Amino acid sequence: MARQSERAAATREALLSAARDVFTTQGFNEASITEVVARAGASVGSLYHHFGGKADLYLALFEDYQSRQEARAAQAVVAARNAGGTSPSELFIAGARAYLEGCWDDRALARLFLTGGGPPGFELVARRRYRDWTRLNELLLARPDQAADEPSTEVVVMVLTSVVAEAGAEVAVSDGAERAAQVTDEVLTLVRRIAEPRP
Amino acid sequence: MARQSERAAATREALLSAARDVFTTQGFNEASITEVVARAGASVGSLYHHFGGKADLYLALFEDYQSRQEARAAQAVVAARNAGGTSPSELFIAGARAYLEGCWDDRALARLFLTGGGPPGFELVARRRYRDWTRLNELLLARPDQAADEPSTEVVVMVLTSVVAEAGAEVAVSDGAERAAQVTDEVLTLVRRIAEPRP
DNA sequence: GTCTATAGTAAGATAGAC
DNA sequence: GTCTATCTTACTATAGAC
Repeated sequence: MARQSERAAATREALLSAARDVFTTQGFNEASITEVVARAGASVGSLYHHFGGKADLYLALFEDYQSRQEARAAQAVVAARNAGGTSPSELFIAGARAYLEGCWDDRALARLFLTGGGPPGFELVARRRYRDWTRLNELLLARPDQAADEPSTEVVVMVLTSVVAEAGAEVAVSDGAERAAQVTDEVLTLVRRIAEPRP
Repeated sequence: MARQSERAAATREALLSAARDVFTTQGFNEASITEVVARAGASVGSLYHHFGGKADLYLALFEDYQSRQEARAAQAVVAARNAGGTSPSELFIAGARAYLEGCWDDRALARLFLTGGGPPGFELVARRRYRDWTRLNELLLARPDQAADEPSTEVVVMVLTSVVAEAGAEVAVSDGAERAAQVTDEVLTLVRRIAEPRP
């Protein structure tokens, strides 16, 4: 029985991997499941057995990518804290750096999802994730001692989150690792400037 | 003959207007041209006569929106200059404010285009526009007297452009005009903080 | 320029054998 | 679990009358 489930897992993986290739090169709408199963060396029936269909296959890819990024970032924040990091902006930047490195490593998928154009309803899913992320950042960056003439924490967090998100998009389309690293470093410098109120 | 071309222009307008409604509520892929012509009180034949087809209709909408936004922003920059504005960041912010106000006024279309998912190849068109905009901002914000430890102008401009773009998306989904104005004001405060190097 | 009717096509999904 | 063959549907795009 282990044989059978091994085989099934292999098919599943092959389908996911093929889907990654096809979706990232063609985009969701232009891709066809026929091409996916061809590249996976599998069949339409298999695809519908393992995933519900084209849209669910795409979502599975998205979930994988998201958990990878979340894990990376969370781990980096914990590491920074253990290393003695205390200031909110410091921890935020550690997480952001991990995220941006993830964008580079996973650039094909990052480009796919950051580019827009998934199945109907995907926009909502992505939006929800983005909201969660922003909320998390709000907790991380909470500033009780806020001056009256400063912009609201809410908007600061919104801007910071979007800067990092956009930087991720830029990193994901970079020509090479050096350029990606440069963008990462400089963006994080600006992030610090935004996050830390002027003295 | 004026009669005929008037009538034709009216059809064209009706089609564009209907397309705006349908595309903004359903998205490009989900929308069907049948619904567009129905709402326009026109026919498929007419649509194909005036525009090449579904994709070109969408592009026409995009071009309209873009020129409106460009005109607004350019005009605001000129006005600021005439009013005695000199510093680059000041001019940039004037343009950005006009852009953000445009995002609110035209929020349905703004949402459509900022959300992603047009016809095949649209991504490239949008990307090109975005690049042009970034270049324009580079000219506007050129800083010859740049300190060595500052982030490169290129990345500063990239971040500023993306912050304004993202703010546009946020404004376009705002609940009301007050919220939109709040986001605009606070984002521009942060933009100033990013654009003006620390003393 | 505008319309109706129709063609063409592509693709996602299902049924049922193995 | 995996496969092949088929179905069905929905839509864009065209042809040709008015």
